[in-house]
Amino acid sequence: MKNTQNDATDLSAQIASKIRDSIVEGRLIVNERLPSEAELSEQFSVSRSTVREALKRLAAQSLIRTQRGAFGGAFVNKLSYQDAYSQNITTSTLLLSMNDINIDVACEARFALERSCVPLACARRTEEQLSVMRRELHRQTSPDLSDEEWCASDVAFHRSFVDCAQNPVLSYQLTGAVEAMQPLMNMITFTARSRAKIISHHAALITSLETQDIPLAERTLGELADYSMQLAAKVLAGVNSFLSAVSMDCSWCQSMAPTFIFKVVNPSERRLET
Amino acid sequence: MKNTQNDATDLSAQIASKIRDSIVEGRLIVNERLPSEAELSEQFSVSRSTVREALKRLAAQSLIRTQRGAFGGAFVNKLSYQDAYSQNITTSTLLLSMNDINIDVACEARFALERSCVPLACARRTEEQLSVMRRELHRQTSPDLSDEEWCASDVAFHRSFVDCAQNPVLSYQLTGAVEAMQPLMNMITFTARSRAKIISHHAALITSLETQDIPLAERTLGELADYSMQLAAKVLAGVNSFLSAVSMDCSWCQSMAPTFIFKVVNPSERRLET
DNA sequence: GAAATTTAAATGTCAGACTTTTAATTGTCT
DNA sequence: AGACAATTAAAAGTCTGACATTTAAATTTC
Repeated sequence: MKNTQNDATDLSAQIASKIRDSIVEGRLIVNERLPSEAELSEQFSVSRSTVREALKRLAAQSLIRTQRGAFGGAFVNKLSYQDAYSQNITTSTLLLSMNDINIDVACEARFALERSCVPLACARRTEEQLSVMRRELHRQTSPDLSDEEWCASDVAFHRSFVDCAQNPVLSYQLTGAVEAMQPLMNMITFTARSRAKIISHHAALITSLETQDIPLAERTLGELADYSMQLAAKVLAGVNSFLSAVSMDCSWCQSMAPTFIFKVVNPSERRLET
Repeated sequence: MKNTQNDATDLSAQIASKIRDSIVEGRLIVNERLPSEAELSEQFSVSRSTVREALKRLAAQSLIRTQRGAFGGAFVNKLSYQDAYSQNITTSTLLLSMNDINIDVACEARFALERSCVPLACARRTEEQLSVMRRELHRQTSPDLSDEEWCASDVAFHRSFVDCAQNPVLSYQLTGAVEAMQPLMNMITFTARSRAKIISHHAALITSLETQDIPLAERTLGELADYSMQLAAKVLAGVNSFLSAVSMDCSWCQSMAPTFIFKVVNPSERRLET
């Protein structure tokens, strides 16, 4: 478990890798202060800029935090659940959006994972969490909810379901799966009819928690998965017929299709926001 | 979903955040080239060093890759499963080791997650995967396996089990959970007797896959979880009595205990490897 | 036409200066 | 003595400009 990065990379990556190993393997412990940038640049015999680039790499992974001023410096950061969540979500989202994952595979994974907390959730759900879920369910019945709002509520509902298991590690692992799914769900649940159907499943899910009915919960999740895949198949069929109808000599369109077909924007808008 | 980082942070973090948003939201697509460092420093009105620090942050998250030379530059990176795996593992491992997670919570989460792939694994397991699992099981019976080797084999076994579900998204999400557990398992499964017991559960798991016996698989995973927790409780009891016996005025020892009690090294060894 | 050379555009690295922040220290007043 | 203000020093943050290295395209040479 040494030297995560090989040589042949640039110095800042090598240095970052060494320090990272020191943290992961416990030679540097939480809240311990690293040597100052000047000292590190001496230790590693590189310039201060190179050290700084290495430290920025670590900061990007929330492995260290920095503090300015006297008695400041770089400190080993205690990775919070919040940091871990957002890293997990970013990674999962990009993994799904960049690897043109089959939507069925994604749905299958999502509901399989959610299924894993059914027994715990049924056993431990609190009244508070149930009321969160009821509130989201009620929001979802509002017909003037935008697609984005509807999906955000869907995510909140499922996160709350996961949280019912009262296991933070489980919640952490599932957060990525649930959140990363949002853009996909966004694509497939945009008709009133599909919303209504999903809402009825959500209601059943709440009931199963209330009555601690494990089989009902598992069955409902399975139905939700199946229905999601049906919707996806229907949408994809529409997309494919659209794609075969339009000219496909635009390489950008090709690379975006079919996953992001609904996100296509005017190419002139594709620039960095400064 | 804008401006992941607020102001009040340094420029390189702000710039990294803007570019990251552009990638996540699809304004920059895979393999697209970013402007050169010089151009970016003009666009954002900062120096080249600041831009470079921002780019290093993104590189640390595998969001971009850089290439030297003419027609080189920074390119939006297609996040591979491999990259996503290792990021997930690093994050999960640190989360567990830094937040003195209750070991029961961790075990519970791990086996709940593995349980989620039981139906799929039973339905789809291939002969190839079964033979991997049998091979690892056989390795585990060798009494001269070191603790590290034994745990590595344990991880390989469980990863293979997860892979039986033939769902890459599921495998990705579970990788973190299984791998991050390794140090914990390392702490608790070091006697011959506990190894033997775990081996028998592993054998049952293989049988359940061979015969596609879902209830047996679920039951076995539950027993494995229970047994892990029993072992952990026994070990922790020993650790606690040890801790109460030694002087606790060393803040470093306190911060390491009890999770890393087996990792305690001579303080003189706690330095960066240069 | 193929091989060798040149060239230009990038990133990678370095050195040094200056700015800003921050906490400890020191000094002053009541 | 204690509270408040000014000083100071250490450290990260930023900028500038230079040079090294890499790389692919363009050019030259044979």
